[in-house]
Amino acid sequence: MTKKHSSHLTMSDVAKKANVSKSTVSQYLNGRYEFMSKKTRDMIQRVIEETGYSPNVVARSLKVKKTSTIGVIVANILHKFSTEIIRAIEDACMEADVHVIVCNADDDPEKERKYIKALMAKQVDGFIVFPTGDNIDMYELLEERNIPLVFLDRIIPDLAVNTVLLDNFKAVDTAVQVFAQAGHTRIAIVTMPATAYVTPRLERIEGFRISMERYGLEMQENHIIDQPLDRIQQEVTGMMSGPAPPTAVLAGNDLVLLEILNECKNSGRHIPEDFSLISIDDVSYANVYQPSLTTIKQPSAEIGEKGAEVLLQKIRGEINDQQIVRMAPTLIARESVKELIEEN
Amino acid sequence: MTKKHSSHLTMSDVAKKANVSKSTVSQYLNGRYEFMSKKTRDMIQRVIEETGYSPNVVARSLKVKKTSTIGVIVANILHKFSTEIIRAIEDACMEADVHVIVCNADDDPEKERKYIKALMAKQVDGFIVFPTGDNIDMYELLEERNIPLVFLDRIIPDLAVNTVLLDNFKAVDTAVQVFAQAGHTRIAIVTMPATAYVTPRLERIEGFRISMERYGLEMQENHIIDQPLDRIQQEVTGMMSGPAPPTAVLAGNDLVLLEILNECKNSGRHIPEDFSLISIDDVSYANVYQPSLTTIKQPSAEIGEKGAEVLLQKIRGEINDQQIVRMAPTLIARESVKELIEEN
DNA sequence: CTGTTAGCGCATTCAA
DNA sequence: TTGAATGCGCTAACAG
Repeated sequence: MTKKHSSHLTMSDVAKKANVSKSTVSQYLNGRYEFMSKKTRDMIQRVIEETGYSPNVVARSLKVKKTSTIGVIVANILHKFSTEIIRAIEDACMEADVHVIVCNADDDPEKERKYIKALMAKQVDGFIVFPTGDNIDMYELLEERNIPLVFLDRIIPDLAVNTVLLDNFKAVDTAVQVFAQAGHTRIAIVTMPATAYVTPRLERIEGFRISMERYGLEMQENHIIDQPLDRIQQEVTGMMSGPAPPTAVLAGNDLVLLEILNECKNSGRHIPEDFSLISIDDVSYANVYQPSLTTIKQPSAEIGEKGAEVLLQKIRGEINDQQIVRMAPTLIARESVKELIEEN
Repeated sequence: MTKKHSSHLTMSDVAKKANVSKSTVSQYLNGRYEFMSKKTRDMIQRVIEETGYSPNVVARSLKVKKTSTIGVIVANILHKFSTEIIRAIEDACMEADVHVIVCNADDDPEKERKYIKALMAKQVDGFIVFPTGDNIDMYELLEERNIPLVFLDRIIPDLAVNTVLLDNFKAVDTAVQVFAQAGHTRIAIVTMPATAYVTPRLERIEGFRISMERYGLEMQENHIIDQPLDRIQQEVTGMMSGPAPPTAVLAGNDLVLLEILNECKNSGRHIPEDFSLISIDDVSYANVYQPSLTTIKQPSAEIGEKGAEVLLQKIRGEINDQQIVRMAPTLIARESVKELIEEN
């Protein structure tokens, strides 16, 4: 009757049981043992162990104005890229004893907006977001209120926000180089629509132009396909049956890759006999596919880790810059690129 | 100079600006307009809009003893199964305006334990966990403190906790039935080690025995492989080169499937000529693989949705049972199962 | 219809 | 070395 329900155990209860005052318990909890007798210290510890007391983080947060929680808003949680990054963020944050609230914007600016608002109300200490780009005012609001913010994967122009992303130029360049060295001259790139703010698509296409020129290859405009997923198969079919079709194709991401492979299956095309293929994103089945697929692996874990690191530093007030960090990809050479016999 | 920094805007500030008292603003925010003049109501609304005020959820949580946040602890966030479930949980929770903190236990009981403690301190309203099984005391503690808890994917025996998982028996039975109807009699199953608490593996093997008997097929003990991932390839090779090798193989999950496909590639075996194959888990490349792969798709989204629904109901005190819900899988028939010519 | 009051559980001066 | 007092921002009676 006298014993409170254990879930409502509070600091006062512990203090009472240990015959000390609340503040002493508080000091104990925060490791300020300096001015505390060994005796009271042990006493408090014993009571805490016996009761299984643990301090109420909500109350603490209210007091110290810090929740030790960050919000992560991913564009689409179903992408392996996202989950790998989330995992890395989690790991980094666990080290720092901060929690992560993951929100899935589902590529929907409205959802993103809603989540940013909700997380602000929840007083998160900072944000990591894969920005849709359609909520500039929200991003600005965060900056204005001095809430630390880091963007991942996408750059929002004209906004001075720390950003970590793949070095898309390098990724494309690596692929083009591999193709060029294997003797290919007619190279195509297939991506999803390069709409504003979707940096990876934008940069991969831009990088493609640059790299083609660098390796002295002539680019054909119709060898750049940027279409919605459900149109990619027919576009590829069209390109392949046109004049001077490409002998090498660069798939812009894992989803595009799947469409290309589907097209092959449906049209009876074979890799690498009919065309060589490299994909950005190292898919799980890259090894077992026949032929195994040469890929450009994104450093997802590193991107997540770096992003978390930058955010945590900003939260601690250790940095104050607005760098854009580009992480290098890795080429995983397998069997989907064929050496072309020189025709001279 | 008189204007406070916007991020510190509080209810009192709003009240002051609107010439009303705090409690009136509070009422407004909680939608209790009944006893409020249209005038004050409009006034408050205007001030809120102008200032961009949003209430501090932390303070509110402290007061109402409810955080509108649940904790989700997944065994391993890298599994597609997990991310699909997380996404479904998210969606369901967003509807109910509750937030989700996702933690990745990484199949490590220690991490699981740490997360449960941390989330309890954070006063989450409930838990959804893919239990490792090694923290029974923690699960019991949650029950004891009346913190709503739902298990996903794995059953912890002797613990009366609501659980939602795949109907593993049905999944296996579907596969065996397909094989049997195609004329196969020598069928094998390959899974990861069936250690305690890992319900899917346990039930899939048990179900395999049951189904084989149901379809009048004789089971060979050496046609059950339950080994760590890195041993699966050699075990399969061994089984296939032994006497009376299976003509059909059931892969216990996506990871096992990858190992089996790798084995095929390395040993030059072909599907479905050398053996037929069905996998539990519908992988992204099922269609593009040659031949396309027949799979048993887990209802991940439904499992997540149902789990969230049950938890939210428990939180609201609407239910008080301890059901185990098994969700039915779906057969996706493709080309990796070969009809065997009758040999009579 | 609106304002006053009294905490929620904790951290933090400031005295003792 | 410890304790009493104060307030974080909000809700919820209860008065008015």
